[in-house]
Amino acid sequence: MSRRETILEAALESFGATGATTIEDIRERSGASVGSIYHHFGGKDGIALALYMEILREYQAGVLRALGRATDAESGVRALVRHHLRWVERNPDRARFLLQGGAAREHLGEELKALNQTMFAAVGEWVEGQPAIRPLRREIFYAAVFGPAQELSRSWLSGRARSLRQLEDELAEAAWRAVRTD
Amino acid sequence: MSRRETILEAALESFGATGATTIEDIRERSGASVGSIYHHFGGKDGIALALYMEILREYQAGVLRALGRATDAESGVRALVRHHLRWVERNPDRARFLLQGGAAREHLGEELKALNQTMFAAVGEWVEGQPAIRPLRREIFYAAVFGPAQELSRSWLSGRARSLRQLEDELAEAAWRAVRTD
Amino acid sequence: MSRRETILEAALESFGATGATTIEDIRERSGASVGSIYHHFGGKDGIALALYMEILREYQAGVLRALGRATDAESGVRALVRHHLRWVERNPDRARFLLQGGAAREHLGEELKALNQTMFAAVGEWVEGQPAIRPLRREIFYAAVFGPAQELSRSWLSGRARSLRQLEDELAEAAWRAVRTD
Amino acid sequence: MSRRETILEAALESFGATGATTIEDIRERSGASVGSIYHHFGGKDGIALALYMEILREYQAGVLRALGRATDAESGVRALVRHHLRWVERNPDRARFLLQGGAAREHLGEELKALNQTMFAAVGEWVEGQPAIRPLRREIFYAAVFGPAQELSRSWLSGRARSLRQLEDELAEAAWRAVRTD
DNA sequence: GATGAATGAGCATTCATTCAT
DNA sequence: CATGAATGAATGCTCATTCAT
Repeated sequence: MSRRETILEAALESFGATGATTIEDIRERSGASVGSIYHHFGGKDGIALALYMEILREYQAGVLRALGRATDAESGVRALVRHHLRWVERNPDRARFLLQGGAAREHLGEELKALNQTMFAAVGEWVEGQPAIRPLRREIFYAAVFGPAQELSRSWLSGRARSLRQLEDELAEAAWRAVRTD
Repeated sequence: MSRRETILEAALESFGATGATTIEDIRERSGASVGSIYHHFGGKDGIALALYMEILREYQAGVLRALGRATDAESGVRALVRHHLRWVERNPDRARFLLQGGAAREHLGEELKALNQTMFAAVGEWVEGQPAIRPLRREIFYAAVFGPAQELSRSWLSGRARSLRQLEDELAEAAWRAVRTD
Repeated sequence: MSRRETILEAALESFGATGATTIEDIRERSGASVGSIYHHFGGKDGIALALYMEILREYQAGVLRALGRATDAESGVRALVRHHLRWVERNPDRARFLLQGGAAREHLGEELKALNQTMFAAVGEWVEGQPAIRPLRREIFYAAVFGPAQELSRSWLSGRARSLRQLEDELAEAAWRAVRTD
Repeated sequence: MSRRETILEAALESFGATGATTIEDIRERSGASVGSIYHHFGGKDGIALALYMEILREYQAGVLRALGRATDAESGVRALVRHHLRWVERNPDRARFLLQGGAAREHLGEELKALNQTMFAAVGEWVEGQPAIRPLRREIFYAAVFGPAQELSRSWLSGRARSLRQLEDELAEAAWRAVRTD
């Protein structure tokens, strides 16, 4: 693992542990020197941004993969919900970081915006090719499918919900009903 | 307006402006002295907690009121969604504070927990008295109804969505479909 | 002596000792806390500026006093030179600080500019009332009278010249010859 | 231009721009690598010293040349003043560097001291061979002739004086009067 | 209740310098 | 000779909190 990766890994740990983080903490966890951290990321924001990008990219790749495997509208919608919940359950630290993410979201570089738009557009296009899904504004579809999963994830991440696995089907069912035709 | 209220008002402004806040900033906006702020709230957490409590109480009162006016299941669910969106649109600063709220949520005093449980329970009980709503676990119902509204609110608060008013009915419809009996 | 004055005193010592200075050094010499220093001066630049102002004001007051006591052109010019040299010899630390003063001179506030202009103007007016002094552009007069004293002071401050007292008359004589009417 | 020269050129630019400088800045301006800079100059002080030496040598060569061309005392003194002003006007960056030069002047190596003494001595000897110049201590002569030019240069370099060319004759005249016999 | 000077631990960041390749 | 990743001591500054008046 390169220095760069080691530092990012440590940063994730660190952000996950407290929400806030100090360079000192990242330094200690990564074993790198302060100077090295600055050499690679330019500053604290640089680390957060790099981390945000990396995580988001990986998450979105999963979303698109899930969508790609879908054989029909229903399985697609269910897959989106399921993917979200499973990803959160498997990557609680990454999820926490993404959900807070205020700090980074402000200065999100152009790259980040592009990433978001790409996925938003991809999902939108898929939806519009599905007659079994009611014609809805993109924002509404997005909110109706991801909103519940997001809300539940948040709950789970702060320790207030039972295993997400057990709720997966029921939540996917609700999402599907919200958007299906009829 | 009492000193106490003036300070809370200033704190809300301050939190809304930057996400983070300093006592100094609150002092400047409120016109009170540092000492006075500490006299009334004990510290920074005290301010955040008081603010959180006040806002949450007011928000929840609205939720319960909306539910109380509901004549049937459908109007109730739609009212929950509508109330959420309208409250956010009318109180963007308060909404932002509540949504971030990480800082406060950690140390939420007993009072705060009680407040949350009370509402959660009230909504739960109402739901269970409605045969037109499918039997769902409470978490699922909650996520299915509030999740989409929450997601859309978040989007709107960060400037990425058109007026919430225009989306209200469509979103309420989706929520209702998600939870209604076939 | 107020906190503020104590800090300024320490800052002068500190600047004098090394040319550069750290807040830490000022803190140690003054006995004040970092916070207190920032409370009073806002930052490192604030200290330097305040010090610069205070010293310059005192120096200029001396110049004007010297000019005020002059009975004729020659005694006036000689007094300017003498005052400069004596002030430097009596206040080596202050002189050193003023002569370097690059840091401060950049951001010199309006107050500082005003101070400089006031003195420059006062000297200029005095000169123009003296027929025994050749008509010279203000810059030239200023350079011809203060330049030599300044140069010598610089030399002395870096340890390369004998006592300024011994050179006083000879330098004043040269300045007078440079500007007097034939 | 050799690497060495490229670096020195960049260093001059860099010092001129801010007063302070970082190796990083020099690296960026010169296109050389940090390692290369250290290879050639040993460190930051090494760069400053080399630069100082080079500039001073060139400046002093000009002074001696000016003196060498002088046919009598008056033309010599005037030439010194004129040379100073013209050199400053043609080499503002170099002049600025020399005038601040505090950093370097502290650790000035033996070479540098020798350089200064050589010129000081050369000027001194020339002066003592001129009966048209009053017998003055060397420091006095030096201060009387270079001081005004220096003062004016300083003013001009910080943007407060009109073109030096226009003031040249008047200043040379003053210097000559200050030191001539009678 | 109110005021604001004082405190000091904590933090992000800079920068000269080293050294393995 | 050249490169640039790595180091870590040093520094300016922030900010919650205390407390005498």
